[in-house]
Amino acid sequence: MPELPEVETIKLGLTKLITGKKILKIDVLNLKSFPNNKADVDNFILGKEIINIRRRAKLLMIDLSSNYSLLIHLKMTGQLVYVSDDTRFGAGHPNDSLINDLPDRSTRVIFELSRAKLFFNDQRKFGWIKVIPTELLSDQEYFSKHGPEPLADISPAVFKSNLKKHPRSNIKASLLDQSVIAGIGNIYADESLFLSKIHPKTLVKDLSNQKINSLINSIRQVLELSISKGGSTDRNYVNAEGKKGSYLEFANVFRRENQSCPVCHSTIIKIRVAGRGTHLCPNCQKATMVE
DNA sequence: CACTTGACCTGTCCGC
DNA sequence: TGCGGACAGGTCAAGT
Repeated sequence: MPELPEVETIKLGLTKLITGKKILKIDVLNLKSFPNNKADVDNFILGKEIINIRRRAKLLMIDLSSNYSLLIHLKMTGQLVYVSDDTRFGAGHPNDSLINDLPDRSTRVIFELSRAKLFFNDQRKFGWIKVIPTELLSDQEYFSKHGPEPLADISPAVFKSNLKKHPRSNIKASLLDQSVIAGIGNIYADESLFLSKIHPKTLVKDLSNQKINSLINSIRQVLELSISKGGSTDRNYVNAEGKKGSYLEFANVFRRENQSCPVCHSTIIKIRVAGRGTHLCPNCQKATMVE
């Protein structure tokens, strides 16, 4: 599930909610979700203060006062939901919601903070939380295989040269390749390609410089809009307060097969590209590019 | 080598 | 209603 805008939204929420708090206790309900040894947890996590929360690509980092960090990947269905003792309501309360029902059957790890809990929920169990020394989580170390951040100033030149390393790959697969550009997943790949009028199966070598420049702008536009809407909720995603994101109301093609294209009113189709469900307007995004 | 497919899991939806 | 199969936002290893 979570792509860059969703992870960024969670980061912003957690920063506000848990910075300065101490981790008092950890309940691991599914070992695969928290594959760490007891000594590391006892020595570097328990009793330590949360001093900073960061995001790189789709990964989240919670830095602690011990100079260790929790590195988190939410994969498809991961959630990090904060519930303060003060925000729980009685059954039937008008603000009664998801947060009242936690833990539930998808809860994998529970972090106990002072007067609050942080729930790591993950229906499909693909996600994980690892204990890592903070100094290893620099771009040089841990993220050497990741491409540039789309919203950082340096991205266009690096993005272009990374793209050209896989000239015979189709552009959709390249956008999903985290070593080319970081943080894009299926939703934002489809939406960016639509805005730039590029067919997802177009080979990278067949893209003009002009199209690549346009694509960079589209990626930024789409990601910024989504962050401003709190991300996309297709099924599972919620932010740190258990609330859904509304970006999909503004999406042009994603999950809109059989609806009409907002630009030309042709019928939007869904095909399979790079093994993934892919949405496009067959009229705006021609299979054969004519520059 | 470069690129594509299957596996990891659970849940839901659709067609018979 | 029941049941099998396809599919779901990510990422690797294995396969072609």
